[in-house]
Amino acid sequence: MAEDRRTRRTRRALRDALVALVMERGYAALTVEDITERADVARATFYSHCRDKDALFTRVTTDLLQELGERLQPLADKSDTGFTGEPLLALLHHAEEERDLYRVILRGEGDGKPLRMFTEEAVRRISAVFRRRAEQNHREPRIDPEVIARAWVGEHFAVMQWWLEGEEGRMPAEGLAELLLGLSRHGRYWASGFDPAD
Amino acid sequence: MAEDRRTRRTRRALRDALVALVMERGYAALTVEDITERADVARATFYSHCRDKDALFTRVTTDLLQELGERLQPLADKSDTGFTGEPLLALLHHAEEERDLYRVILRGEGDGKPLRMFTEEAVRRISAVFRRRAEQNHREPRIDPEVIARAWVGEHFAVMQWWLEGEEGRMPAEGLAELLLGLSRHGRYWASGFDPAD
DNA sequence: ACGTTTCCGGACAGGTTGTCCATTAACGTC
DNA sequence: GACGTTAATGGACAACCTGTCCGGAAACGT
Repeated sequence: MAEDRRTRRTRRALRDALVALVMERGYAALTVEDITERADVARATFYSHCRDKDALFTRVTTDLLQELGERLQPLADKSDTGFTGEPLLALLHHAEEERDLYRVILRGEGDGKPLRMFTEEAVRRISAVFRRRAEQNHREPRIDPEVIARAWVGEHFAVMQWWLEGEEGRMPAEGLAELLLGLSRHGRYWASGFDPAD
Repeated sequence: MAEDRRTRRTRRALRDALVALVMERGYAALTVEDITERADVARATFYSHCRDKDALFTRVTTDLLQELGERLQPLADKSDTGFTGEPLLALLHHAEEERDLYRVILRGEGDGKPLRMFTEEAVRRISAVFRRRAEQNHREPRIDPEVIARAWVGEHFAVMQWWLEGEEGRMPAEGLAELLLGLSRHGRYWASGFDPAD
């Protein structure tokens, strides 16, 4: 009684149509009719599923975020490394699988809410990691963990976006993970190959 | 003959109205009439200045970007530090003065184009710095300068956004510049106060 | 004071939104 | 396999927003 096959089908179709069309024409240019047409669904049906375009995008994003969360859960449980190493790799693999959707979100399409949802969730997780670690080591953070987390997320999302917008398969997820880890650990002067002195 | 006072006045009014209204209700919710009403301008007048809402926002952003460029120019000429130190501080001060507009842009409001314009311009400047420095030092960058630049911009914009969204005057621009410099130079493990070992 | 440019306000067609409803088709269940 | 329930359909609706046009009024620079 909870899951009607028809419901799943149209939800799926709407999701796919949305992603495909945003990739083609950009979110702002889309009409509800464009979406329903591509999805082969009546316009009235759309409104029985979502209040509007934004609501659809939000729902799609929520689903994606939850799926990601389910993958991260077991990793977070068994390790204390937070978001480096395995969890980071899991994120990158997920992004690889849902490439277009991640692209669309990272571009800030929609009213920006999808990206904000992703960002806030990431900041929550990452700042928790930095906080927990500081406690374990009994050291005072030089900088507020939330700020560090926002820096982390900003940097990682920017690089991920560059990665996803580039040629597919140009760089394996493992390579990118290493790159990001190096950046995080040693800073950007290290990355560029010259001295922190100046 | 190039500058009619009326033109300047309405352009200004439209700009202010746009920024104020986006802060209040968000870009997507705005009508052209909302803007003209707030600006005390006839709707027809709006269209004699801009094609549409997006065009107005784009123009406002372009102006801001140019103003910033003019401030950065003399600094870039006299120093070789690229975007750290004085230029970074100039950016932060500019953001402080045009606080709401920067906020609106960094949030990714509009169709995301304003933020993209800002980002791309920043990436151009920063990657040039990293490239130039690598040449001077005759060292091979460990990571592609463009990627480093994107990381730089992602991190800095994220932290700037946090800064601008927070209580005004909570942290002086100088303090933020130091924070960002530390993050750039030493990485985030340094910032959080524990060992790069893991 | 004069010719020019901008602003005004009102009107226009065209497109989009969100809602409604009666009808048809697909579904899960027994 | 038949039955009651639930979802999808197509069409119609008012409300709104968009972008464009115009003649007349007002402000501008010289």
